[in-house]
Amino acid sequence: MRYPHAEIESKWQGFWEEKQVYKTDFSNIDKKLYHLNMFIYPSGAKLHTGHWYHYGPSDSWARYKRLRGYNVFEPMGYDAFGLPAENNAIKTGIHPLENTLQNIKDIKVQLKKIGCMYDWNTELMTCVPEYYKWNQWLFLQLYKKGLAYRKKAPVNWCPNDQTVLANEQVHDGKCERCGTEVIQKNLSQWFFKITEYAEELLQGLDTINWPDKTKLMQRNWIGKSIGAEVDFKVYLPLGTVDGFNEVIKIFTTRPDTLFGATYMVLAPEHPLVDKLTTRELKTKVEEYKESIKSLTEIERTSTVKEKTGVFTGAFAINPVNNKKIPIWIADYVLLTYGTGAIMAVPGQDERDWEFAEKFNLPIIRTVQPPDDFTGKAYLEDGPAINSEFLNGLFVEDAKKKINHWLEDNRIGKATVNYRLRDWLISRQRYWGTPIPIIHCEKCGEITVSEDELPVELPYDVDFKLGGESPLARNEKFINVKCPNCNGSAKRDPDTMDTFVDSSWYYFRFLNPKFSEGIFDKSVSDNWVPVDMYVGGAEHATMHLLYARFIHKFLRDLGLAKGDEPFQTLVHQGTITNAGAKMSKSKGNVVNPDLFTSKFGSDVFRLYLMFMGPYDMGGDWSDKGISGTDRFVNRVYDLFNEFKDLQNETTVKEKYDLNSLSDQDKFVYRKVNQTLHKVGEEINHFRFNTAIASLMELLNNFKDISTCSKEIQLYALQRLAIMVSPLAPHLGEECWSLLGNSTSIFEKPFWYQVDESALIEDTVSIAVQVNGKLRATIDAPLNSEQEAVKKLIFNEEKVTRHTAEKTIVKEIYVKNKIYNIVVK
RNA sequence: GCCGAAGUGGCGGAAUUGGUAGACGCGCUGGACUCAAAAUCCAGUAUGGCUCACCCCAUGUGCCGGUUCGAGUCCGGCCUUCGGUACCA
Repeated sequence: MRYPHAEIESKWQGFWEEKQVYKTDFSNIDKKLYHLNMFIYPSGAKLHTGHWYHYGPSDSWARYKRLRGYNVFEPMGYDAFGLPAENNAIKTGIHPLENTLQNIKDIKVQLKKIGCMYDWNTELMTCVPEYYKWNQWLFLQLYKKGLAYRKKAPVNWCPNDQTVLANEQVHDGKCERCGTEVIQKNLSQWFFKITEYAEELLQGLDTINWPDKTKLMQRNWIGKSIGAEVDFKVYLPLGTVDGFNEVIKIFTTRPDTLFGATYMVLAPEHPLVDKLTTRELKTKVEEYKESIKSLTEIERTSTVKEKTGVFTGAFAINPVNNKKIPIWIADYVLLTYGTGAIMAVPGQDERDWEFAEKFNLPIIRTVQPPDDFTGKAYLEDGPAINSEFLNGLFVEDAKKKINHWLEDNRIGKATVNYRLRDWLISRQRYWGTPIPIIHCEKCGEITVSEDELPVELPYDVDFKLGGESPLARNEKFINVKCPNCNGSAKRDPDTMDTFVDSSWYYFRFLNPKFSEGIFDKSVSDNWVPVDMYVGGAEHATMHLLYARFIHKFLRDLGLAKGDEPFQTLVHQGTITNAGAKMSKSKGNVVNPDLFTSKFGSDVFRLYLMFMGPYDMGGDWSDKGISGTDRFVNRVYDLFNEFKDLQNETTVKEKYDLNSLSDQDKFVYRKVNQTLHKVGEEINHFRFNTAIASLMELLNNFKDISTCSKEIQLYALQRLAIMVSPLAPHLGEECWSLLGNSTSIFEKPFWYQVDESALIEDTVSIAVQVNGKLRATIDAPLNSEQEAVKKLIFNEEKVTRHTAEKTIVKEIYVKNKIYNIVVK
């Protein structure tokens, strides 16, 4: 009989919903397990195969944990603000709110079809005032602590989206979302001071169970480097105006090479450049700065590009030897890193060497390279040379000594620098959380008071592109009385990056209707951190870093207990189609409905899991789905064959192997071996091998009709339970076919493995001659070498290769291998 | 360039601490059932050689070399693909 998937799925989904099987009891915290999936962005493209691949297997893991006695909380919600809804509005005229709500409605229907254990009582969306009010509250807390601030900064501007993009959102100089070439623009922007937590964000990585790859990416992103800051005085020729006492501060990781600094380089945008440049070179410098401006960030920072730069005419004094060194500007020095100025030490830096060679600047080695060294700049360790009081010291010691010297002479100090930059949260867009700030000409920046929150996003706006942002153009919204002086003032026209929404949503899930605070601390104290977090690796340096930062901030406010939000992290792999990531714009989205309508949800879920390792993903192909379809049908047929078996016989928890017939023993062993294996595999997200071992077990049930009824029942009960996390509807149906009136997930349990049944009586031992397999023999378990030896030298296959040769050595590994070495 | 991951049959992929390479599935071939087809079931399926009949022999986990009784697994040197990053001083 064909497995009637549509009927069975709606039956069990209806049952789970009606009985509220997946409603979480938050008061039961003994074996609490917060299982979170990155929530979904409700786009018009609806659910595609990639979403299924993320949510289906992840739910199977959670179901397994539930069967093992955990009180699992698995929520789902919508990351509902963001650019695409607004872009869609610009294109179609449909309001982002209407559009988003409709998408959510559609997506929810699709989500339910997967058959996950989502607790729909805690569903949330970020685009409603009840949620985004707390973004604003969070903003105010950050503001109070000086961790939210505004500054003018060159930002990435997408001319198409008319919005600012974070560095992380620019790929290959193009807008991550629409692919338009990004240009630079100077705007007043809001930032969150994530850099304040740089060190802790780095240290905390050692305490969490995340993929090494992801931790490494965060480490690199934070980019800690230890070095020193050194002040270089600007050289004042005779006759220069007195009072010009500028100092150029540089950052270096190699203070030990200070004696080799033969010139300086400032970033072209460095504020001192205009002051320093001599009259004769003004035009040249201006020309250079202009030429840089037209370059995109990518062209400018390309490593293959030849070095460019110009001399400013000014000189600085190297503080260690009072030598006069020229000051240049060059685009390979970035204003945004360190101090925007470097001392150039061509002897020990490849970039400086290249630059020095091109512009004929002097090169002094300050570390002695080995005799056979043939390269240019020498970056390795060695004794210092040409460095007076540092001479002879190796790099580490030289660094220590020069740092002391710098501090003693008040010229500089040891310091630590991070690559991490502050989090730019402003978006000149409509569809997001309004920033709760009022700008008054008299009083300046005024915060909206907490009891005035939320600052509601107005519905009626002109969200057409161009010029000012939609909120800035909305008179009703933007014009407001100053809370301080009651004069006319304006609201901040920006909205927040949606990563703000997702930086704390896991707290909110625990009680999304809570109105007395950002979240219900009485629940979150027991349920945060998230025990298992599953989501895409593309968030490694954005969402996952921001969320850690905000968690630490909330902890400092006394709202969270631990230091980290996500204890264990797993990335599902990416499913590509024809080698490319699935996206609506590429038109290569695979619609799961095609398969679920034909095969059913469980078959599709099984197939996605069976394709390969979960964290690897892979290129989509529907070849092979018939394999899991056959499996499901065979299982279903088997249970129909033994329908109501529970009414015919009773079964024990455990059987003595010696009391069983050969066939019973065989099945009993295979069942227990599989039970052991399947649990282990699911626990480690290895669904493909879990399913393979279930298929193997099913193959071993070929002659199950010759088993005793007891063992038949023993086997089928366990099969139903093992199937249920992976194919939940099928599992429930099989369980009920046996004659059960309860649901597996309503009264979850897992069978104990009979350890004594894991071991076989006989083992097959590989016999090798000189490492080559010549025969395999069966021997009783744990046979001694002498006994095995007798067996193998009776084998013609073996003696053929040992005859007329000298046996040099024999190696026996119990139950595994017998290797004879001959000459 | 740097950092990271991965290269195994026609295909997706298995393989504890080094110990029988190719589990499981797809596909394919042959057979059973059928008037026929689909579905299902049974058997076979790494490559080459021998009379593929049965044994058997040789080769084989990206390439070259090494360690070892024994290497997909460990070591050294490459090649290719995919991710991350882009002069970070």
